[in-house]
This record gives sequence, structure tokens and C-alpha cells, in this order.
Amino acid sequence: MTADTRERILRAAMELFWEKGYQSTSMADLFARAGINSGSLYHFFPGKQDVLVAVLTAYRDGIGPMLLEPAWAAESDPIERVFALLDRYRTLIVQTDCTYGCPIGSIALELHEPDPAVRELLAENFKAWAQAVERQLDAAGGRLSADVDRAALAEFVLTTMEGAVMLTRTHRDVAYFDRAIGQLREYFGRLVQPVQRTARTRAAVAPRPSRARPRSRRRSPR
Amino acid sequence: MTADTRERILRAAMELFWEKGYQSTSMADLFARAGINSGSLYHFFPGKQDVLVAVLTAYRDGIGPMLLEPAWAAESDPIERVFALLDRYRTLIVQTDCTYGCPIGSIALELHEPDPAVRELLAENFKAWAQAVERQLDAAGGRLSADVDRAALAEFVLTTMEGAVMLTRTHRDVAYFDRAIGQLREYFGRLVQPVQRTARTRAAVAPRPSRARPRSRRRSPR
DNA sequence: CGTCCAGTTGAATGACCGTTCAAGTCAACT
DNA sequence: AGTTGACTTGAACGGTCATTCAACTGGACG
Repeated sequence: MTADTRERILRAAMELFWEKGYQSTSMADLFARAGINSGSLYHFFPGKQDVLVAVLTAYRDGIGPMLLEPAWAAESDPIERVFALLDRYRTLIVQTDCTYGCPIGSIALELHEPDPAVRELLAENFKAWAQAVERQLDAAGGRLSADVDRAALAEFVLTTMEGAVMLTRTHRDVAYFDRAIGQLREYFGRLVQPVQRTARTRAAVAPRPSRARPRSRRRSPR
Repeated sequence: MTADTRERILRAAMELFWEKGYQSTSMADLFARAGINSGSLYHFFPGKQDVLVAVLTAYRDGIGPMLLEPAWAAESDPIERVFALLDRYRTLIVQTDCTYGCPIGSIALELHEPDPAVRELLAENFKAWAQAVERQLDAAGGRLSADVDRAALAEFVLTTMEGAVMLTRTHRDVAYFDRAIGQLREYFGRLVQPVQRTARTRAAVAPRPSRARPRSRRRSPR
């Protein structure tokens, strides 16, 4: 009632595409979730794909205020901020019982021959994410040795996150996510001061035990 | 004619699920590609999902003879074999103009609430892949320092590959794959002899320039 | 009050979906 | 020659899909 119809449609679409994917979400699903009739939706959007475009645009524009800033509020250390961001995904995964993952990644793999506009928006989402991580790596300054390619490393964080989410969802077990992030931490730990490392600098960046990470390798206690 | 009908269906399904995904492949597509009528398919399979189960079973059973052994035939060094395997995926990606990826990964993300049988087969495919890599890491013996968790590292190789394929397909640019594998190589290079490393051992495992990797970071020359 | 029009209603549409099945073919066996 | 049964044919079925549209609502404006 209070909410603008177009916005209700957008919110419903974001939820449903995340829950069931784009293709598996029917227009009837959308009408029901948004509490509208078909005509209302088609008054605002020419078709289903245009809803997707609007959703991906909203995601792209919301990455900063909705995802990054909350993730970084609690941490000031740039490298720990990156892992805090990853931990936000972990929280979402756990909250949804390992059934939902990254909404962008799901759609990216779901559409095999996407419309150019859609593909470009998917790419922009990934780029915005990676560039935000890259900015944190830049902020880490000398902590990362000079020969580290910040952009490639930031992209690698995204690659790891997306792969980890896929394995986690498939196995329905967060332990896969935790092990992947653990390996990424291990990598980061070794990217700092590779030649001469003192006890001080190692302690500052080495993988530190985060809460409740299961010790067993192949299976989490469930 | 010569081929068994069931096998023709299976081959057609593997092709189509790889090309268009599971959900986007219609039964009519399957009939046409296999050159049969609907009744014939339903004589061998109760329904569409059972075709998927058969496909995933075939993938699982074919990982060794169809994927790993060819990839490892040319390489004897265990660690280089892992990267040779990754390079096979690279070849497939390039051959399909960055439109197809890992068939298992696509299906894994496409199905949001898969039948338990399907999910189990997806998991088995991932496990078989990671365990094969793990066996190579084991074969590397002392080359990897003792405190490296072989299983977790092998799983991380899979995570990286799947994430890399996703970014590559989205951007339609192999450079994303190459950069991800480059980071993985960097990681591997630093996992060998972390305390004392001689010029000999470093040269043996350090990232080596593989053919035709573009120098520019963000964009491949296309 | 009359006009207008952005926004809404919800039944209808045609295309396509996975699946069914009665009828047919043909090689193998008695 | 007759019977069986695995395999094939292809039209047909009911359901769901995205989309359409003529009719309706209600506030804004002159």
C-alpha cells in the first residue's frame, strides 16, 4: 500500500530470483509475491527480461551502501575488511541453510546466451565487487609486497568466493566455504613480506582462527 | 543406426545440457538431437530428470578415462599435471568462444532445489575431481611442505576453476581464467619449501610463463 | 461537473512444456 | 506359421508459460 508498485515488483523479483533463480521464477510467482495483477507489472516493465535488467541494475547500485559499507563498518584493517565481506556471505549462506548463494553468480551461470544488456550488467556487478576489494588491497599499502598485482588478487577473491558458494550449495555444507576461505587466508598470509618476515608482521596478517570454524576436514558436524 | 538408442539419447543430452543448460533444454530438443520420437525416450527413461541422472552418472564414471588420463598423459610431474588439467578446461572454453563452461558447475547452480539423487551425483562429481587432484598432490610428496592440507588444497583448485569459469563466461574473455590460474600458480609457488628455498626448488615449481597469456591486466586483446 | 489519464483488474490467448498411449514394426523363439 | 515382447511411431493431452487487452478506478485539473 505505502510502497510504490514498481518498487514492490523489484523487491519481489530480487527475492524470487535469489530463491529460485530467474528461469524458475514464473510471472505468476512475481504477481503473487508483489501482490499485484499481471497488467500492473506490464505497465511498468515491457517483459520479464526487463525486470531482470532492473534487478541487476539495483544490485549494482546497491553494492556499496547495502553490502560493502555494512561489511566494513566493524573493521578498519583493509585486509580484514576483505575477509569481513566474505564472512557476510558466509552468514547469508548459513541463514538460508546452504541453499541460496550469490544471486549474481547464480544468474550468470543460469543464462547461457544472455541478452547483451543482461550480460553487461552481470559483468558490471562483478567488476564493482572486485574493484571495491582492490581498493582495500591498495589501502593495505606496503603490507602487501610491491610485486603483488592488486587487481588480479582482488579478482581472485571474487573467483574464490563464487567457487566456494557453488561447492557449498551443492554439498549443503558450509565447511566447503570455510575451507576455501581458509586457503585464501593462507595465500594472503604468504603474500606479505615474502623475503624477510619478522614475527611481528607475520602475526599481523597470518590466518587467524575465526569463530566456530569446524576442525574436521571433509565433513562439518551439521 | 549403428548406435544404441539409449546411448544416442545420452550423448544428445550431454551435449544439450552443456550447451543450453538443463532447464532450457526441452524434451523436443532432445528428440530432435537424438533423432528419435518421444516414445522411444520414454521407453528408456521415466522422465526428463532421469535423463539428467544418467548424464551425471556418465560424467562421474567418465572423469577418469575421458578427462584426467588424457590430461595427464603428456605430463609426469604431479603438480604440472594439475595445471595441465586446468589447461584442458581452458582449451574447451576457448573452443566454445567462452560461452560454455563446466557442465557440472552450470547444473549445480541452475538447480536451486534439486532432487536428492541429482544433488548427490553433483557432489560425487565434484568429489571425484578433487580427489583426483589430491592424489597428484600426494604424489608431489615432499615438494609440498608437510603442513599443507592436501585435501583442502585440492578442493581449492576446484573452487578456483569453477569460479574462474564463471567469470570467464560472464565476461566472454579468457583473460579472467588466465588470471585466476595465474594466482593459483602463485599460491602453489609459495607453498613449496616455505622456510628454506634454494634456487633449484624455486625454479622447479615457481609460476612459469605458459603460452600466450596476455600481458594486459583487465582486457584481453580479443 | 466533465475530462483525462496513470494505474489497475483479471480473464483470455496462443505457444510450448513434459508426458501419455494406442497402434505399429520387426527380429527371435516355439 | 504363430506368438511374443522389446522397441518405435507420432498424434494428442492437460498444464503452465509469458503476454495481451478491453474494461474499470480514482485522483488531478480546468
